[in-house]
Order: sequence, then C-alpha cells, then structure tokens
Amino acid sequence: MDKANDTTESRILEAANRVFLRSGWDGARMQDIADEAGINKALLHYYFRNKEKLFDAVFERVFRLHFRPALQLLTEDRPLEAKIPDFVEAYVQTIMANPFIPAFVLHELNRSPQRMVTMADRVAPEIRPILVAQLQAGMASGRFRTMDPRQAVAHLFSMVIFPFIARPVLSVALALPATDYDAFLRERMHEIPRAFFALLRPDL
Amino acid sequence: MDKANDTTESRILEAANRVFLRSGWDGARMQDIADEAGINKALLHYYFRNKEKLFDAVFERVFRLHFRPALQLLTEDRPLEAKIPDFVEAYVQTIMANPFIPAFVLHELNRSPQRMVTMADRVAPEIRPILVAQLQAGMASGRFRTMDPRQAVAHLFSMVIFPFIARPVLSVALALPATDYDAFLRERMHEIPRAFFALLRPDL
DNA sequence: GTCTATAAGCAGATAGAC
DNA sequence: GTCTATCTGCTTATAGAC
Repeated sequence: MDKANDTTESRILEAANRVFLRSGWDGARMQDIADEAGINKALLHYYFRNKEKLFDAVFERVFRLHFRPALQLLTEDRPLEAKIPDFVEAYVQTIMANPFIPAFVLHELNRSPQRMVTMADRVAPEIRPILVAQLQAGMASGRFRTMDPRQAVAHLFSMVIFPFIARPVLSVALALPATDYDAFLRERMHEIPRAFFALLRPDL
Repeated sequence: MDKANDTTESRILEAANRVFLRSGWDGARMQDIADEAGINKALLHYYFRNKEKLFDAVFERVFRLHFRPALQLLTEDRPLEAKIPDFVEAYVQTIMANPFIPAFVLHELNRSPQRMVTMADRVAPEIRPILVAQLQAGMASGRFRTMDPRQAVAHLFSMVIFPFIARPVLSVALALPATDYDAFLRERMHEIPRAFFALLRPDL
C-alpha cells in the first residue's frame, strides 16, 4: 500500500514514476524528478539515498500496481472462455491509462533480465500452471486443437501488449492518426479474445 | 550499400551499431564505441561530427538492412497463403541473428515518434495498401471472416515481434531456459502463420 | 587520418546552514 | 525536513601536434 497520500515521500515517488516511465533509467535525471515533484535534488537523496534505490521503488510499484490486478484474474477458477475476455479488458483499460508502462518495463528488463526472476514471484507465480492446465484440458476434450499451450499463451500476450509498445510504428503503418489509435486499441478488447479462441478451434 | 568493406568509417559504423543496439541512445557512450572500433573518440567526431549524426546513421542502417528485406516479401503479387509464411520465416531468421533490433528500434521510436514518419517512406510504403486489399478480397469471397483488416495486421506483427522484445518475461513466465527459448522462437515460424489463418477462418 | 590533451558542461551525491 | 552551495567524476566535443 502507498503510505498515506500527500507526504513528500509519495510526491517524490509519483514524480519519479512519471520521469522514469517517460525516459527510462538512462534518460531520467534526478533534476527532472526534483522539478516534477516541486522540490530540490537534495531531498531525493534524503528520502531515497540514491538514484538506484529510487528506481527500484518505482519499478516494484509499477509491477505491483499495474500488472498484478489484471494477471490475478487469470488465476481464478473459471473457464477460459470467461476469464480471457475479462483479463484482456482489464489489462487494456489499465495500460491505456498509463501507456508507457509496457515499453518501460520491457526495456528495463532487457537491461537487467535477472530482475525478472525476482519480480515473477511477487506477481502471481501460479498463472502459468493454471493457464497451461486449462488449455491442455480443452485440448484433451477436443474443444481446442492440439498445440503447444505455451505458444498459445505467447500469442495471447503478444496481441495484448505489443500494440502499446509499437504505437509509433503501427499508427503510421496502419494509417491511424492519434485519436483513432486509441479507438483501435479499445476495439482490440473484443478482437483479441475472438482471435485467441479462433486460433484454438480444432480443424474440421 | 555499405561503402567498401574494411574502411575506418565502416568499422566505426559497425561498432556504433553494436553499442547503440545494446545500450540505446541514452546508455551508449562515445568511449564505448571508440573502444569497440579499436580507435579513439576524436576519430568518431572526425567521421561523424557528433553523437547524434552517428546515431542517425546507425538507425537508418538498421531499418534498411533488417526490416526492408523481410517486409519487401509482403509487397509481392502472390496469395497471402504463400507470402505470410515466407515473411514470418524471413523475419524470424533475420532477428534471431540480431535479437536486440526490435527492442532498440521500438524504444528509440517511442523517444522520438516523428522519426517513424521519415522511415516509413524508405521501407516499402506500399505494404499496407496491398495487405489490406488482399485481406478484403479474401473477406469478400468468404474465404476469410469479415473483420477490420488492420486488426488482423496488428495480430500478425504482434505475434511475430513481441516474443523477441519480451524474452526476459516470457522465458520466466513460460519456464523456458535460454537454449529452449531459441527453439521456441523457431517453432513460431510455423505456429504464427497457422494461428493467423485460423483466426481469419470464417465461423461455420 | 589519427593521435593526445584538454576544455566546457552536466549529473549524482554530499556538507552544512536553517 | 528542506534548502543552497559545492565536490567529484564523467561525457561530449574541440584544439592542435604528428
């Protein structure tokens, strides 16, 4: 939980959140964060010793606040046909309110991949076993075509997350101006589950 | 074409390519590039005036050498059922030889999105119209289900590119150790076209 | 063309007054 | 807790010898 509400510490954390998400670790400047928080650099060090500790706090917070809620939906004991649309909708809604998150997280994870191992435990480690088990059950019953369930999971996350990261490319490649692109992303909340179950459908 | 072969200029360009791809604009250091090229910093400025011009040269080169060849396949006058598998295979092969490219390009495009407008013209601007036209023709004939063709294109590029960017996440989330992940990516060369045409299949 | 040396400015971090 | 002032080291870029 985030302490109280309008303490200096939380103002710093929110400012750091904005700056790190916009510029990444390498691009972010302590001065920018201080300006954004309306204080001076020295105070940043008073509360968070150094840039790295401040970054760690931001990264952990982003992971916890913005990924766990949607991912948690995938662990529930419900049929995939019900869970997947809910998950896609929750994730798209969350990220549209904060569109830099996926690019930020993936960029920083590529910088230090072993960080992912740490984070995985805190973010619903039981997702994969449950998802894979449900997919395999559907394949065994003939409801889904037989395939590597991990490929299906990769398809799903790719379709959900990629268009947020590739906005500059896709908006040009698909000739979608800024405002239309948001509508395009919202339509995907319905398109993705449909595509996902279509690609799982058995051949006739 | 890249000048001759082993000139100092091309050695610098290749070194800069490696360093910028590994570290991005903000993380790259002129000293690192000089070390990688086996020369000193002053020579970088002699050949490329400043860091920005060197970066621009690298970015344009990456775009041209690594995206255009695969994308060109999509412009050919052949049925989608033949072109798509060729495109996916070419792209996956290209990027597996240089896995940092998608993350690098997308990160830098998010930093300065208007750069995409410049690059689009140089990289087969006729792709979208052709792809969309072929998808619409398939829908009109009843071979494909009726949907927004741009959503289909987004699905395709998402499935192809995302797993390269999200390697740290997916290798943990899918419990795939480093060596298995490469095999997983190679299997996608066949999985993606299959999934793509499955999600285009009309409902019965 | 290639080098060494150095200028000029910036970023992270600390000292110390209030 | 919050500020100003400053230290230290790093980074881009240039000057100038060879």
